[in-house]
Amino acid sequence: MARRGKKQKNGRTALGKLNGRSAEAVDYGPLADWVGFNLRMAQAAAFQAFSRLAQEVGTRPGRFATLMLIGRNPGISQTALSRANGRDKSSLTPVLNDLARRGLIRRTRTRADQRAYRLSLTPAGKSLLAQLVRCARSHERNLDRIIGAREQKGFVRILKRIIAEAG
Amino acid sequence: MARRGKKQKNGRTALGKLNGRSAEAVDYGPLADWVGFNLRMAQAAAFQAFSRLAQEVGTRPGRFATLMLIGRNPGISQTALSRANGRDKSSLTPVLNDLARRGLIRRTRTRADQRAYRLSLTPAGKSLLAQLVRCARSHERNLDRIIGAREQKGFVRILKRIIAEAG
DNA sequence: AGAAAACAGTTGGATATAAAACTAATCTGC
DNA sequence: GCAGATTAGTTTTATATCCAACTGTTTTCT
Repeated sequence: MARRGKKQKNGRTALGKLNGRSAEAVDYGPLADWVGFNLRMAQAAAFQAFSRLAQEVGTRPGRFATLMLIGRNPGISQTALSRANGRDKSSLTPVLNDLARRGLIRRTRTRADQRAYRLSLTPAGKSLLAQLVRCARSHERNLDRIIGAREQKGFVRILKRIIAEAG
Repeated sequence: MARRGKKQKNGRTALGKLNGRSAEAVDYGPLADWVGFNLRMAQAAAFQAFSRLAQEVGTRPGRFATLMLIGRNPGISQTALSRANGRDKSSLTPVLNDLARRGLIRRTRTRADQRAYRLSLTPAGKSLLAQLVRCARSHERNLDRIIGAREQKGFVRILKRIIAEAG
């Protein structure tokens, strides 16, 4: 996951050369300090770390959020779920098909609105969610350790501001 | 981008009900304060914001980092580039094919190592990169405004710790 | 030198995602 | 009450991404 040497003033790493460079001697230029790039890299790193933990249970971070949101909001519609999850509703169709096929969620039609599904977890889904919550707690402990208890709160607060204002 | 009401102690939003919920009244449960989830949502929000800016120029955030890294490190190999960019080398093949087809990068073979390409920007690539840097600067100014000048440095420092330690 | 290991890049199979076009149901305004 | 707009979900098309398997090249070890 792209570790780098200490950056110097101009963004060139200590060992950077024009060629014959090794993997550890890449010049990131202005990327080195840009929020967007570091956000992307950090998200990918955290995602991978969680994937490792969750793969014993057999799921990925995206699925986890989906299950959690359904579990917390039984009867939620696919569209509301997609908004809460920050992704397009069309992305959800195959995911929910798969979760339903595996017996983890239920999709019931309402007489009130014949268009919408009401989503809920089956007992199997609840049990998988519980396992994933345990994984996620361990993952969070690890992230909290990296961030540092003192800075953790402020860090999350900034993330939330970005979520609210950048979208 | 999934705005939410103020969360209460248990993670339930002020308006959350068992059904008839609106899009704005979703219970995020423990997700609400987990770093991983907020990191993913914030990254998606920043990504979308940059996409909007960059689409006039006709590129996406991933392409931008690729061009920047090639521009800063002429002669870099695909594998080194993929590591610097935090992606698998196989993801790069179609991207570089496309960039080459569009005349933005050059791939030259070396006699020293017949396996590796040496990547570099064409003049057109340099010019596109310059335009993208202008977009990115404006995007960064916006993010810095959201984060707040006082907290910006610490925020990026934490992201870098996550990149280094969570992968 | 020769065999085995490591490496650069590509390919193929899988998942995740978005955007736009589409179908069917519901709501709105008159 | 009906025409037009809106909404819920799916389908289609296009990217981006990973991983594992593969091809050809280079390096390493003996």
